[in-house]
Amino acid sequence: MLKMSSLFLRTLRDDPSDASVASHKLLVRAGYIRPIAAGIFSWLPLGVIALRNVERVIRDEMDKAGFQEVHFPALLPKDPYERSNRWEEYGPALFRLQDRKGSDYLLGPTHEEMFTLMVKSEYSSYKDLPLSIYQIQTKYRDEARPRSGIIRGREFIMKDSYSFDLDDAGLEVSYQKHRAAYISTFDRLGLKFNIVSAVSGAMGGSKSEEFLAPSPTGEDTYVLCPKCGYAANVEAMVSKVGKKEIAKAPEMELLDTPDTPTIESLVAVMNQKYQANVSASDTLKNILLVADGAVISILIPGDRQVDLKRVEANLAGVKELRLFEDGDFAKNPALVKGYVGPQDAKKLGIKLYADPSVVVGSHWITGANTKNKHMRYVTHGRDFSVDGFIEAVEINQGDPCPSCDSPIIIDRAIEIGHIFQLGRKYAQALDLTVLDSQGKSQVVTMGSYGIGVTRALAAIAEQSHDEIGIIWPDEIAPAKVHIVATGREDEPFIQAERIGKELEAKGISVMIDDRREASPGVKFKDAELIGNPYILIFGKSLAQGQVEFRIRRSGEKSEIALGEITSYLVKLLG
RNA sequence: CGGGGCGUAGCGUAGUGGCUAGCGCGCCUGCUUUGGGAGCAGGAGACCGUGGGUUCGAAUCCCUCCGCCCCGACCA
Repeated sequence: MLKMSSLFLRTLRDDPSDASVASHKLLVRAGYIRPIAAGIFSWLPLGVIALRNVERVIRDEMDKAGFQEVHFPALLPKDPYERSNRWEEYGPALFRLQDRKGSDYLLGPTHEEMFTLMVKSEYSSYKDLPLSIYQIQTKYRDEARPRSGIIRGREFIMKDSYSFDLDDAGLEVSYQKHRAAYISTFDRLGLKFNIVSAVSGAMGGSKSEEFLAPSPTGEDTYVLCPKCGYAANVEAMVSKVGKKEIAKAPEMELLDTPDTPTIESLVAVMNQKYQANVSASDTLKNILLVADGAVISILIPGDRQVDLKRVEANLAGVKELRLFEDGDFAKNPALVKGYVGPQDAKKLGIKLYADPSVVVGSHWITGANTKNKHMRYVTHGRDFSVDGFIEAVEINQGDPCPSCDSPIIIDRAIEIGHIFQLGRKYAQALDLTVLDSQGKSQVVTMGSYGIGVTRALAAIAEQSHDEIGIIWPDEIAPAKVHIVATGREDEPFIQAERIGKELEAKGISVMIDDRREASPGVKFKDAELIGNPYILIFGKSLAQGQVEFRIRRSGEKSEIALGEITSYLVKLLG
């Protein structure tokens, strides 16, 4: 029983000045965590209890799924990361250090290498597979910008699992098992979430999905189709490539369009000077980029914005991507800023990509590659052709769903889990092979599955709080029942403690506010701030043998006879 | 790493060149109070982020560094 008279806890009346998101403010105010440095926190008793509760739920579901827990050090030697090339690849986000002999070490940002090596050293037969193992471990990443309290820290706790299979079919099975385990885990954690397609990214591998907890403070943007259920991270959303008949468009026509370097000014001149009755969506934007030193042009409709994150995510193999700058125009005099068009791209040796909305057969008003000139009826497939389609436009609310064409919605979310089919990258790099039934050596295929443990705790607080405090789900709360004893008499305190003991004997965790000196108001405020789901108040009505029962989430209040409390709660919470 | 903001007691803050750095919360002592962050009285607690400079005089003005927060870039 947690007794507030002696609990190592001090709640704060004011929000900490350096916190801006709800979970950060409330976890600090309610005495769960304290800041130590940017993205680094200490955990007070209440925080430790809540965190252990999250871990308990995760462990429980992992074990139920047949995955086995292992544990690695956070302090790791350089060698395995050198072999996978990540000592270099991970860049400045890796915490590196040296021991007294000058040997290089790192604080693990993630443990693919270690898991791979562990399996390699124990197993060598296909008969040992499939295998899924996991750990709950502190990770270290020197984030360029830690933010939002515990949501993006430089030290954080992660549950990471890895699956090992002989072939792709096996990997798919392991992947689905993890997917199912994650669904039940997040359900128990009381989180609302969507499973969305994600970009596999630099990790390679084919299939990847993210578990996103919708929240305005989230860093991820995703699209959701309310009609068919399609869901994807915006970076991973793939729109349809349409096709039109190359039909009525007249031959290209050169137009004199003085002083029209922007879409807006172009549309105005077209409508005034040429009575064209066009809008921005009839014009074509040519986004010039430098990809690893080469000039590329990306075509999008004039009424849309480019989303460089999506472009980058979809340009395979490009390491460095940046926008064209004035210096680049100076070096490429054939490209006239504000008057670029795709029809001369071949001649200029520029790679051309189009957003799928620039369909083959469509015609456009676009630059004539001459200052103060534009062209119209420039037709895709006739007057220019592209080297490929690439997702480039910024996705807007109401855009058509790639699978059913109804309007999509856009939302923000916190990434609480990520599952993906890694494939053979690490197994190859670290030579993890097993003998198959023919006695032939086979490279093992792997899956990788992560849950941000500390982040999940923050996401719960983000999704489940009100103006006065946190509202924990039953399994995560420091205690299920928060007992408040009030008044100057001894009786409420005696009865409160007696009932507390009874509840604990029935397996219901209890926190009791047995502070004699604190006023009732303070106790109520603290109870609401701390956020245990059920509150019992021993006070005024005790003279009539009644105790007040409150549900934190709904605010519902009722009176229960002293003698019936325990059985009532056992029934409610059992 | 680019842009912006901020560092004054455990927390929240006032103080923009001039007396002993002020207030609220919290903390300690005493009395009163106990169903919505109680009242009165007394008290402890601050190298005003750091180092330098300007000045008769600096929390206040200038420079350096450090730290924290926000936006962006980045983020297996």
